[in-house]
Amino acid sequence: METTDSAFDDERIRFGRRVRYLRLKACMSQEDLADACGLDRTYIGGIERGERNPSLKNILKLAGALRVTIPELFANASEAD
Amino acid sequence: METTDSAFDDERIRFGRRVRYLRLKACMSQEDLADACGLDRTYIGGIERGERNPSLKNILKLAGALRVTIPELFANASEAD
DNA sequence: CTGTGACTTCTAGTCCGTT
DNA sequence: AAACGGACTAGAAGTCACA
Repeated sequence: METTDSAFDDERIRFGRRVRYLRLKACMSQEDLADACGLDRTYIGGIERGERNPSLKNILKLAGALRVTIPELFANASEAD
Repeated sequence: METTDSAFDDERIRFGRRVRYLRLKACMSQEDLADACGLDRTYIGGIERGERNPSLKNILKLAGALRVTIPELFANASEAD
């Protein structure tokens, strides 16, 4: 019955919040980040809204463009510097 | 000229090694892990060989089934406990 | 138990736009 | 600057037979 898997919905949403938080901390627009990642502007927006399920490759691109490590990218959005 | 992006090839391969390392440490077969993830045996094999570029969703499934955190899943294969 | 190639279906990701 | 939509293409998801 396709239980719509809300555990992963949550994770995507949390991940998106972290990306947004880190992007804003770096004073970048979505477009800036998109350029830095080599991804599309609308796609970055979708990730931040928790609507996207990015691949390993793009997760690594995001971490690189935001200049954070993977653990930092997966930490709570409000945490630490 | 499509430089064939070997940086990400490397990352996929390293990721696969970590998965294999953690799976073996947990004394699981690929099939055991596949069952625990709700994924196909051959798909797990493909990840371990660095041939697959899994999405966030499947990365989280792997971490859950291997009972590790995301940072642990991304640490060096030979590291730590 | 695992590697591998081939394959189909589905979604990731792009590109055009408007609000 | 960002949300959102439609239409599209590239690539991930997921499975199989067989070595």
